[in-house]
Amino acid sequence: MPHIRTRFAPSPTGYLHIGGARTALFNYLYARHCGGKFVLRIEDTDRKRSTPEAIDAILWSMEWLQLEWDEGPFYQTERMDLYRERIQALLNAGDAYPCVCTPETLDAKRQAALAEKRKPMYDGTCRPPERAAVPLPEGVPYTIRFRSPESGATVVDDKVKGRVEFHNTELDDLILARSDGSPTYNFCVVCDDIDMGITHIIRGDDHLSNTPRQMQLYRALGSEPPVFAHVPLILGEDKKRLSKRHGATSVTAYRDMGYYPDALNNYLVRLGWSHGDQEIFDAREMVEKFDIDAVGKSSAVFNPEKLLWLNAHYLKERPMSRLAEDTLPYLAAKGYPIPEDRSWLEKIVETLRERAKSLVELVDMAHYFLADTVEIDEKAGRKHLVPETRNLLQEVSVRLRNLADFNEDGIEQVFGDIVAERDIKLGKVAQPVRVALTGSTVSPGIYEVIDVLGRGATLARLAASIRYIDTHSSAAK
RNA sequence: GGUCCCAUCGUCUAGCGGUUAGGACGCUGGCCUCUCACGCCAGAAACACGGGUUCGAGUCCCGUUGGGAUCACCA
Repeated sequence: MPHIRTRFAPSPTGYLHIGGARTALFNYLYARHCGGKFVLRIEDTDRKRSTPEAIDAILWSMEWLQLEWDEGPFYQTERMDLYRERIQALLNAGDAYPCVCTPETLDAKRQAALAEKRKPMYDGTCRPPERAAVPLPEGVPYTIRFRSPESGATVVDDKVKGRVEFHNTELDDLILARSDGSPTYNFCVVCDDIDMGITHIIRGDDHLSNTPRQMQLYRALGSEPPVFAHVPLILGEDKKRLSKRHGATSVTAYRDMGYYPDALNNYLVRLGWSHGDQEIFDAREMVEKFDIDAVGKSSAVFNPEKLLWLNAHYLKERPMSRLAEDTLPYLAAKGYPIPEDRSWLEKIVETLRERAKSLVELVDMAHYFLADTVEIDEKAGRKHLVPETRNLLQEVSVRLRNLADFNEDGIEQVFGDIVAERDIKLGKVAQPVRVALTGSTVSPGIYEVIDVLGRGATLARLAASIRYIDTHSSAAK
């Protein structure tokens, strides 16, 4: 295949959302898979809605997802000369003409059509009878319209949808340039895609209906249309197009919630695309195996739970030292001091990684390691920190104080001895200790917890739990 | 409403005329076990409906129904 070129062309009117990210991913993967180029273009012709913040967010998100572009970012606002030149060419050839209809009359006609249940279309008031250049009006505002074929059909040979035929009578003369002279989206895209040599356009299928017009534009501009691949949209749980009201949809939100870019990419690539029964794809495998042929035709519902599962998977796969480092920003976000002893952090993280599905969850679970004191969960305290366990906690405390080798093996020995001597189940002693040390009935293995906490903190908390028993039992009387 | 697209477990999907319709998430049960989680094992769960074509349709065709997209001087 000769020099494949794909592109991602977001409009910076908001953050990069899940759907956009998948489109970008598909374009990126396809380019890489084919050994082609991936270009990034910012479609900012709508100056009113485009913001620098949105541009930053999009670029940041692309980088975070490691969707490296080879060329760009190009900005349409910097390419006005190109559009002007092309419009002039179309005007000269008679493929475009000025239209002096006002927005008001157009709107009135549209309303009337809708009221009569007719399809609202431009009625061709200003369209010249012949395909020939006409003089531009003076003294009145005008738009430039494309003179589209009035008969026949335009067929899109789509790589995912197959052959889709549109009757040209369904297509009216679209506006190429607004009355202020600025070019419109459908026109800019085509100019840019021609100019940038884009060979494959992979985008959401909400653009499918734009495609025949764009193809006509290609031809009027003297170019052959590229290959189109319209991928189905991602839907929310209510089967409606995914949007903000479905909850977290921006890439940055997932970063904030402690997700890995690998997990998000993996989830997204499997939405609408598959490779047999395979679920897990690392970055290299995605590039190797991705192909448009295997992209499905039907839309997919976004399922946060599967994404979470995938994230847990990547969390577990992560090398320990990297994982510990990954938690740093989340620790900071929660206001925890960054532990100076990195190996201690690693020990904490190691006990929690199997239990957490996201970095945020992991950091939350680490609270009893990171805070100076624990808060005893009321229900847990009532059940396990009672006079009957006071003696047991005391015993554990004494033995841990005297333990020569304070490590997991030694700690296990202590518990083993107590259990054997008293002939009780391990749970009888482990649970009260767990509540004393973590404030909760749920935690990693008790030996690990003690080991990570260290002798000092363990003894302090055990002592505190005994005071807790004393105050609570006397208060109960 | 017009045009276009789509249709396998709740969800993501495999299937490309002959399968006990497979996998994954989630769910349920069990095992493991100091709690939780991980892990392991097991289970419930789908071809939207109706016509054709064919010896034989989840697979091909048509219709119905349902869902979605789109109809701007937005992108």
